[in-house]
Amino acid sequence: MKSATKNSRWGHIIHMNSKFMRKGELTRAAILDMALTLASRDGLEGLTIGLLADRMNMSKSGVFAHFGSREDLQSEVLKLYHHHFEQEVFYPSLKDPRGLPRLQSMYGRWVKRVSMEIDSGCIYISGAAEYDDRPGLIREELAEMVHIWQGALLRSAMQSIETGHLKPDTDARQLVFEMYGLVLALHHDARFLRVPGSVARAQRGFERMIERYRNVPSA
Amino acid sequence: MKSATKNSRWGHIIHMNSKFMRKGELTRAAILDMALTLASRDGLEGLTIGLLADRMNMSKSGVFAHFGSREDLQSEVLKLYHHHFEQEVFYPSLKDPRGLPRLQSMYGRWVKRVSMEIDSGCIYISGAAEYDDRPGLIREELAEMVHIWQGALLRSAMQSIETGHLKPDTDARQLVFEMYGLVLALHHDARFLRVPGSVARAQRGFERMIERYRNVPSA
DNA sequence: TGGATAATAGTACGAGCGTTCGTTAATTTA
DNA sequence: TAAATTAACGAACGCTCGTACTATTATCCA
Repeated sequence: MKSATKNSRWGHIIHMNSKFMRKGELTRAAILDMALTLASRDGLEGLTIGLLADRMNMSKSGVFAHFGSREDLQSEVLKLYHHHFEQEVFYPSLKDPRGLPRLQSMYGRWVKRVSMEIDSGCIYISGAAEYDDRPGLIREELAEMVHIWQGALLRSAMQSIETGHLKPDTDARQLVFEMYGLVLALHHDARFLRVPGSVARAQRGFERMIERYRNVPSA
Repeated sequence: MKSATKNSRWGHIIHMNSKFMRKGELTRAAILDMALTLASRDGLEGLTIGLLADRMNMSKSGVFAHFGSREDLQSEVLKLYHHHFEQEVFYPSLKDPRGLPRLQSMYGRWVKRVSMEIDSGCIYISGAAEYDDRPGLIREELAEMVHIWQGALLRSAMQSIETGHLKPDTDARQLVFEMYGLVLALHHDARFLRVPGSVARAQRGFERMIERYRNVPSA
């Protein structure tokens, strides 16, 4: 069983077949997996090589040798997260019909992922808070990924207008803004305040919002 | 001119009259002010005594002596922020009439404050991301403050229903959830992505949301 | 299987962290 | 003004961080 996936944006190729991987590559992949877990909990900035080495039962230098620097490690973790996000949220939604169904599918999978991340956190969201005043490579890469995702949402929203599912005068950017806000509120209430039922609130909010933008053909 | 304000929740009294303050208290207040500035930019967790001392042109130990520990310092900064927030957002809104006008006033002042904080950040929001997986005193205090603020919003929303400004079947908690989402989206887009016009989006989103909940008396 | 190469461990360094302590300088009080 | 109290400093502690080296294994390929 061979699985090779190409990350189109960054051109990385993620192989996951141990038979054709040298030991180093395998270890590196395992380290990145653990690093993603840790970064999801403590944030990219809270990710330390020492703790990572501990969790991997390796020496600090052994872990470090796989990456040129800590920033490189953070960058790789970010790309891995992006990859997962694309695989679990974006690509599956492309199977749904253009327009509102696809937009709803994207939102649904997004909420599902964020709500499953209640105990681990969404790096797009926690990263936005961490890097809003911290210039550098990571901030730029993160901002680009969020931009890509918002662009995908925007495209789907505009298609929903074209297909006539939403009112012709709908402000698609405004819709995406409000959509993003609902997920941020979900992340906030569920993860920080630990309020139960936040997922239902996010879903209900989306339905109400769409109801406002929906095209109701005059009878 | 004497100004003494009592912070009812934590029982602290903040005096700001240098004539009746001993030098130490004055320095301490100045340190806290600077600490609030730094924490607004780098987060409460990013606040270090070394940098703070630098900015104050003081020694680390000189700064440290005013607080028993770093956690104490963070706690005091948090209380100071809460105080400012109450003074600038909550209390002035109490002058507006109960119901929707007051709710709108609260939202307006909140947005205004967050948008003015674009270069410095809202500690309630950045703190939520920092402490969602970091147990301890600061997390508890922060969560309580956010809870208080959401409670105030909720009360005002319920009053808006009682006064007949909003539909009787309005889910006030849902309304507060969506409101909070709009401000989170504002914070995200304006501060992290640096998208211009985010304030207008947040205001427009609120108006559209209220429109949905507004009570339209049947003619 | 042997030699080249890759992977990991070990050690050390300099910087920054919060914190403690003893001392001096400044301020308040009597 | 003298004594008592407070404020601030400077040095050092133990710790953790990322990173740079060297040495020792383990793995791969001819």
